[in-house]
Amino acid sequence: MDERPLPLKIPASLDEAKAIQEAIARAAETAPPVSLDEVRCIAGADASYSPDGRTVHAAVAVLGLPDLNVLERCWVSREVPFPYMPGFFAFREGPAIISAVGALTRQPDLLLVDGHGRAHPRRAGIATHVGFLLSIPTVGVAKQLLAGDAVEFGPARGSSSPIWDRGEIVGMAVRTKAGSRPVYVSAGHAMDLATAVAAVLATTGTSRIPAPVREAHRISREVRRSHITFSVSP
DNA sequence: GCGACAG
DNA sequence: ATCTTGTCGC
Repeated sequence: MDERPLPLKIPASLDEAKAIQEAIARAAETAPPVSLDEVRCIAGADASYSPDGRTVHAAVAVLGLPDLNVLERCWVSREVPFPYMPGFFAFREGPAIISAVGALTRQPDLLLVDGHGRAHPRRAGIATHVGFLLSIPTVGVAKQLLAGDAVEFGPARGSSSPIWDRGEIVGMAVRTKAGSRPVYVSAGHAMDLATAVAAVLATTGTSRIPAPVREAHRISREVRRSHITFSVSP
């Protein structure tokens, strides 16, 4: 039973990085999408950085549906392997997130990643990379657009507007909280846009950010604050 | 060439 | 993302 995730190779050049992304984008769209009624738990992943910018702290929280109770938390810190460059975010914090998810006792049915999935210049954001390498259905949930545009839409929670990029719909701007700025949702790996949006709305209570991502964000900041290097907790 | 640019 | 004070709003 080999459950170890494939490693995400850190590219030596931007051309190599683009080639990796193009291959992952093809694979992610080939994988059959999950159905939400086979999803019992949803995890969220996020990362924070040390003040000197040399260490990344990745965290993951697994929540049960439909009550959003925390089932498991996991985190891992490591040296930052890649500089921040828009479009190549996956190589910066993807490896740490993959390690954190891989160290969970039980793999989640679906993973929400802070960042984009298909709504990316090469249709392969961090959610796509992480999902493909872990073989877990993923959704990208971003606070800002990287590629494409969405027209303005209604202020009610649950309303949405497609993200268009170069003639195709690559994601959805979703109002998760009435009157607040939308979050930008896109399919990662083995995912469908409608399912992605449904998963985000199902895990969003009163906050703009889905509870699993919010909890992962909280953990990663706590880890940075307390200098914990590695741990798992139920 | 110019502007835009997840976290 | 991170460094930072006060401040506006629900």
